[in-house]
Amino acid sequence: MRMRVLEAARKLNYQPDQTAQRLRSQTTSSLIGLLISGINNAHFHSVVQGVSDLAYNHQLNLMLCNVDGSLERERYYLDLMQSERAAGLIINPQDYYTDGQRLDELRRQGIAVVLIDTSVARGRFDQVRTDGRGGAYRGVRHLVGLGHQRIGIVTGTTGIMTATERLNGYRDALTEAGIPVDDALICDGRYEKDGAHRATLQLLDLPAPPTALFVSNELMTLGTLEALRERGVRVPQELALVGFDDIPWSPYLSSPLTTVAQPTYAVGREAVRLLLRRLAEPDAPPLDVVLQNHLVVRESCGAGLR
Amino acid sequence: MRMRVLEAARKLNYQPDQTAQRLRSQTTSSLIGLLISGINNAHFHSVVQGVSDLAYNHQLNLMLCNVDGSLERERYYLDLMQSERAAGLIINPQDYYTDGQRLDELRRQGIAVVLIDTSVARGRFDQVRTDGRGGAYRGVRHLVGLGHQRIGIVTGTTGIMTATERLNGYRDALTEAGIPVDDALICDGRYEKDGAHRATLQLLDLPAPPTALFVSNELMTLGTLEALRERGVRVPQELALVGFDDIPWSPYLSSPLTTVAQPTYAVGREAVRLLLRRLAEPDAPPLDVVLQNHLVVRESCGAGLR
DNA sequence: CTGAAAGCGCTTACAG
DNA sequence: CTGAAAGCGCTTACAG
Repeated sequence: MRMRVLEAARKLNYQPDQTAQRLRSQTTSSLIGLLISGINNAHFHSVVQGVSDLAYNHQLNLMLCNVDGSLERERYYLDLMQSERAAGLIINPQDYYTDGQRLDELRRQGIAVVLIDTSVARGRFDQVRTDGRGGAYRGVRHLVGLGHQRIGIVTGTTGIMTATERLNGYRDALTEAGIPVDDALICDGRYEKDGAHRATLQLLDLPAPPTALFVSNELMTLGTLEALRERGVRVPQELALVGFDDIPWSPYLSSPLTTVAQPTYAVGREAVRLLLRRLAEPDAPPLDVVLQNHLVVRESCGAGLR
Repeated sequence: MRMRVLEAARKLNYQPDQTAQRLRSQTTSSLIGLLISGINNAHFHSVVQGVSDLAYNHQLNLMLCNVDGSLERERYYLDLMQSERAAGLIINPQDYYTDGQRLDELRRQGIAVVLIDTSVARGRFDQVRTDGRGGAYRGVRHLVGLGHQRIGIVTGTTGIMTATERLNGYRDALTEAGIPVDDALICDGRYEKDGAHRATLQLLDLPAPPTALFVSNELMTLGTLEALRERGVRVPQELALVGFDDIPWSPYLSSPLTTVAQPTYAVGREAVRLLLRRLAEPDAPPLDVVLQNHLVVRESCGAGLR
């Protein structure tokens, strides 16, 4: 009899109703949310892949929430996680714009929260991030080692943790080398292509323009390249360039990009791992996982020139 | 009284339970699934963005399913859509591997189905695709116009519709120009980076290697560039190159890429639009939306050389 | 160990 | 128009 029921279920392609499961059960939910600040940012493509792969392995289903830099949209998706009775969520918050209290509320409702690359609610939640200061430090130190004294930086949005960290790495590398930090060489590109385009032009127009440039993320590197092309500035002959974030195309650029590579896929996997641990042990102390970045030296920094 | 209840709901941050809503209601579900064959393929990044933006505007929530080329994983996610009581799903199927009957079953359960770039179940469902034949035709015709007689092609997986269409465009352009189609110049790169790497080496090793190359997608172009670099083949001086799919980095490659640009963001938006229409009119005849591709001429084709 | 009952939070159809 | 009741498909606690 049991056999015949199971056989019939198979035949009719019976699928247990997950909405009913989640509604009834307090504990079992196989839904997790992934809130990323913008899918147009190549940085997240590989993060999403890491999350998606490990989630699939653990039968967790993924709701992708493309926050797209909008606080309103972030709020909407946080509400959604609640009303969908998600088991947990992985979020790269809109940093200082984000209300940490809302995350607390969600946790009180039994939703596991894992943070990616943020200073929001730091220490109160599990989180994974990469060592932005160290990465930027190594990138800029490399430029210093090549003899550059006037090194500019196109930074990310002022006040956002990753931007601050990378800026600190830049400062530390200069200070260590005894090079004074010149505020005129620090330009905010707002983590956007257009912002970096403007910032780069501004740096080039300085009375004493930089001989080298550090750009704090991938999207901005695109804007910088555009500005350099418009002005006919050759890389690395006239300007040495180091970026942040590596993508598959980096080696094939007109000047193959020297850049600080983040372990993005690992960030995604680690976030899911933290989530799984939190689901298993809801009361464990929050974990802070820091992954290392490494410098990939190609040609845009001018390393091969001397 | 009514006011006071609403006030309390706001205060407690009440969110209607969507699992209960979907469970109870036969019609109202705001969940849609997006099954893409691989998030590592840059082609889909902008498709996902188009879907995500329009879905958000219409209060549809997105479950991202990264099928990753695995039929097993595709089945898993189709089952999931059923058990989540999704309103609909947008799928780029694993083409001839996919079981069209499963899609029929899901439709019978009241799930709206929209296809992207496939020949599976063609004509029986709403679908959106781009004119791959026309795109490849224009790309190859451009190479012919520049004087090339031996033009190779790194094709996508044999049997998959998009690959076949693009190959047909290649054939048509040659035939039109009175150039015989030489099967030795047609190499299957399986829509993968490594496959394209192999295919490109094979073409270069031909007794009479091609003077120009057409590559049928973005991922494969990466493999081709790698192979060309290994062999020290200069683009466009020694080999003219035309790709398929445009990405933000294309202009900044060592030889800025001439490529067939697909309206990927529009594909995503159009898919959601079809889904919305289907939800509103379940019995309307299936729509087949074909979007045009256009050739972006940069330098890798050698257009500026003569 | 097995089986019937209660109930998760909604929507919908129906009685007043 | 308003309000109470039934029920979506499960899980869980409890009686037999």
